[in-house]
Amino acid sequence: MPPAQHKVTTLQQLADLAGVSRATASRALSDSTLISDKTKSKIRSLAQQHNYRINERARDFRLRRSRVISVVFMLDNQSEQHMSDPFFLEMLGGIADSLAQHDYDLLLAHAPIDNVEHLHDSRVFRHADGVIFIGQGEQHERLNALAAQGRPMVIWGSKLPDKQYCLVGGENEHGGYLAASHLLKLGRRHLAFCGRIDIPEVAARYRGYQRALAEFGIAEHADRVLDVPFDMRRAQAAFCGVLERRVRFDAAVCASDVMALSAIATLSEAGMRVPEDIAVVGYDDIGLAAYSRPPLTSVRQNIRWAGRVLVESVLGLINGEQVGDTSLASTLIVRRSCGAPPAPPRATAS
Amino acid sequence: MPPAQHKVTTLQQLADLAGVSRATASRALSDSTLISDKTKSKIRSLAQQHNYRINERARDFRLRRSRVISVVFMLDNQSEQHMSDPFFLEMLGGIADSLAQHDYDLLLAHAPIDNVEHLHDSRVFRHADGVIFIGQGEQHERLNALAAQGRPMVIWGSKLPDKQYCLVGGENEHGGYLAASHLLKLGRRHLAFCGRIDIPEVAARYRGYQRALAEFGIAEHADRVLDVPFDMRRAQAAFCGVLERRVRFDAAVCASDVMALSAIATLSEAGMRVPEDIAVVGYDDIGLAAYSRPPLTSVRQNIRWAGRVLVESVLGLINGEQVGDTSLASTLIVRRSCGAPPAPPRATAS
DNA sequence: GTTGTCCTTTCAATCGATTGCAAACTGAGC
DNA sequence: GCTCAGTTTGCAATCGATTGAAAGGACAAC
Repeated sequence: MPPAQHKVTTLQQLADLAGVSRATASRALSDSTLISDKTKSKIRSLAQQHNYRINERARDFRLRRSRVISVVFMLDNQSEQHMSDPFFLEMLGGIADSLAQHDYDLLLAHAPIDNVEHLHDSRVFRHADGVIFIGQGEQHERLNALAAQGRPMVIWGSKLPDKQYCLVGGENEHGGYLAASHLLKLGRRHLAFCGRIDIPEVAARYRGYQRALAEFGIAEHADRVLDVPFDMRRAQAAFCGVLERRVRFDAAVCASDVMALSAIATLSEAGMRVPEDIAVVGYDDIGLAAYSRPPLTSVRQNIRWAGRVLVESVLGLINGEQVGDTSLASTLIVRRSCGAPPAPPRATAS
Repeated sequence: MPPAQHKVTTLQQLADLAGVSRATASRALSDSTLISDKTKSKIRSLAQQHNYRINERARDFRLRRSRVISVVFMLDNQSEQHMSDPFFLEMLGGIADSLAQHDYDLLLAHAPIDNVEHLHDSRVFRHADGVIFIGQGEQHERLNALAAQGRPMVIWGSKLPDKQYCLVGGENEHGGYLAASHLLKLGRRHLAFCGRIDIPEVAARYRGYQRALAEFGIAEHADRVLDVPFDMRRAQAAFCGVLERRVRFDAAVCASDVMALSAIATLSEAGMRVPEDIAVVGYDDIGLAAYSRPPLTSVRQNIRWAGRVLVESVLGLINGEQVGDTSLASTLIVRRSCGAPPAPPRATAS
């Protein structure tokens, strides 16, 4: 029966209870070799009995660390509602899980950021041991400058020349290629691309798209490149514009599923049939993609794994390790929105 | 020209620079009345010049607080991918914004939680000054027990008898009523309800649904109540089952948009026309609702405002204030999925 | 010159841990 | 009994701030 004394909350109290000094108690709990097994087990069991838990904040303070990683979503400062993309939530979930496994906390920053260098002495950096950026936005140089200051940071994005920071990213070029060549193989010849090419990841997808076109000997049309940020309304507006201008196209590669779903809605609203008249391919394979009408063909990236890699990379940097870049595979998930044959009914939960 | 000495990082260094004691510097920066204006401004400008920033972790440690709020998503431990619902991201965004405004950090916990009482001495509570729970799950009693321990905590959910905790929630009963009565007004007579009634929020929506049916003098069919968690696949399976069993219905009220979108997909896959044969209403009005085919009618709650209220409530509790419950309005957004007349084209960004 | 008052400033303890170094203990060997 | 080496343990400084109590300084009145 544990004595029901006043609650043991500090190391000093535990030490007093064991009749040793604070130093000994500290060492016993951290399994130092300096402490004899007898003392160690005595202190350990006492700690257990009294349900003592170390004050991690105090320890972190002493050790001059925070065990917090900031996650910054590089939102476009033009499109506000960007953050509602399920892709982000999936990514955040993966990161949060991994961090929890390593006993780290997560600090979320998602306000639009016009200049990442300003983050340098903001809470994002001050309160965290490291930072994960989701997306490069259009701030490649500034990210370089930040990284040059030696802060542990990892970026989810696409490889750029002169990159100084640690990068984790999908095979965007390959993904774009997969999407376009799939449409081309199905016989489509007038492809459109929808996405903001200023964003490095999108640019890479676009390069893959171009490569596929070239392989099929098809010339590009500037008309058919829609400069649209990750935003449903903008995508809608862009497709409305294209239709109004009577640009001819029979397929579209979109830089995200949310964009693609918006496109499908807009096109069918305008009387086009998807995929018969216009086939659409998205990117990310969000959960809803399978449940759209028609179900959306999409390029899948393993986002949860991406989250894990991001976390492990930034923790590696914190520990002073040399951390290289990582590239994650992209695969095409074929569904009907691109004119593929209907899939068999999905297995349902038993 | 500021002297480019070694960087000023501690209060002691700043104090030395100003030729005063650490105590004076501390008081000057926190605008204590004990300090003369002359000294105050001297120290202030020196701090500015040398770009001194207080170590907030140290201060928080001294003041025995963390300036962190935990956000716990009460995921169903049965359905795993629950977290991908855009509703959560919207909520999280609102909370994160509000917390940032108050200079608080956010700690995210989203692993499925089988027993919230176990959180009591987990990092969720130990590392945070307060906790926000999103949803009650089926753990009303345990939440009561936790709240009884005096931890500052606020729950997003629905009012239950014997509730001991501080609650913020939508008008779920009213929302359910709005959804059902709208369908009834459009002439539908065979309504179905889709959602897990064990979840308090869903139960309230169901009560509103029942009230609407009663007002129209329509009897309920147990057949037409689908017990489905917030999960796309389960929703699909449930609707498949209903169709197989040839249950007759011409409209469905779903407990979330994600569920509704899954339902629409499943129904049209099975050859039903939406909304002609079966009208569907969702809940939450997520961004994609407007871009589904047909666009989804839904009950909207102001999630971002909800986030703000949650934050302000929990901060109030932390400050020892008496904080009451809050109820947020629900409004029906009518789109074509329920058989309403087609909406005029949405305004597009200029 | 002394005293008293009021306004400033400093002293030093404190929050709860970690850790280098010194001190104490243990036991073997002589 | 003494020395010495090898283990264990304790002392005290430290991380970077806040704050109650005490000290210091300026000035007026006697």
